[in-house]
Amino acid sequence: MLSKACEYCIKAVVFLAQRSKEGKLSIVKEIAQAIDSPEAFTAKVLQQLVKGGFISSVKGVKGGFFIEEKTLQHLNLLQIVTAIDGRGLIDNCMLGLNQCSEVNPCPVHHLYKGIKADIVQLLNCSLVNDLTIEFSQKLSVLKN
Amino acid sequence: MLSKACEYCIKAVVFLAQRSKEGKLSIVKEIAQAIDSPEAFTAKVLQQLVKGGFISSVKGVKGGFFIEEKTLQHLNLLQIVTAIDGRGLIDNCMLGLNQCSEVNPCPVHHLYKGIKADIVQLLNCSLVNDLTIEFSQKLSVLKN
DNA sequence: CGCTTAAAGGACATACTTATCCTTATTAGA
DNA sequence: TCTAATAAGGATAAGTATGTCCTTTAAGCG
Ligand code: FES
Ligand code: FES
Repeated sequence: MLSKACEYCIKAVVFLAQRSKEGKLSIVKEIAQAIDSPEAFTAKVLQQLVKGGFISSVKGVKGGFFIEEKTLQHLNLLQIVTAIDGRGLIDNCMLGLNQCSEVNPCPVHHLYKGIKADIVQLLNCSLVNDLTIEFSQKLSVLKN
Repeated sequence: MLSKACEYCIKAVVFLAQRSKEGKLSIVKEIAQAIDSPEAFTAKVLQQLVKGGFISSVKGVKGGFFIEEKTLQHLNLLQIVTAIDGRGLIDNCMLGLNQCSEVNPCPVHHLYKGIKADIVQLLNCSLVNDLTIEFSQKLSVLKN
């Protein structure tokens, strides 16, 4: 469904959002511990998020990653997923046809299209800010 | 979502079911052409299906693959997917937590669990026999 | 300025998936 | 019995995702 890189990104962003609301920067080490991910690989995917403009970073002593308040307001999971994994989840046929289409559907197209729409809606309606609130209240976890 | 191996399996099975209902065996070459897949790799995944008891094969001249009428009656996509890709799609957390659970949910668990249930239902309720009927009527395609 | 910290970036390593090739076993039919 | 056809199986290759390591760049601080 999602790549490891994408999973780490989503979890990192939820964690970062919480920390940013507390006015704190977080270094890779803290993030990797918080989401139970390999540190070096996490650093890589965080770079991608910075390039995509989803998170911000500060180099050097007292540096780290954070999310701008303004960005956080409208940041949702669909943005992150498409930035990291591309549009495959949204566009691809479940059985790998070159084109997912209504006119030349694969055998599961009509059953799958509703599910695909639900997935896109889940991602699109999941505001990172909302997920962070739940996480802050310990109603969800980022590792186990 | 599904591995290439699994995609080929599903398409191969739908094609084979149709041919079997016509009383014909199909050789790998025919199957690979019908579903637009690499021949040698297709041969491999067909072996897995044979081992799993989902399809049958006959070696030698006039040999090939087919599906027993009896098997076809109750064969559904969930059986194929779990045999080839394992239970990941059914069991895994969307964000890769070790355990997808109600008591320690990840931030998207409550949104995702309904979708996961829909996916499992889609697979479980998709009888290969029914998919084949649609395919026979040219209401769906296996390649494009 | 020089030292330390931390992100950025590049190169490399590992694992898994996908794909190909060649050999072996089995069967039908001449 | 011999040959051709075909699945089965093993070895290998190619490609992609995942993960690690080391160097470079930037920033704070004494
Ligand atoms: S054509 Fe296969 S899912 Fe749409
Ligand atoms: S805990 Fe993540 S999907 Fe259930």
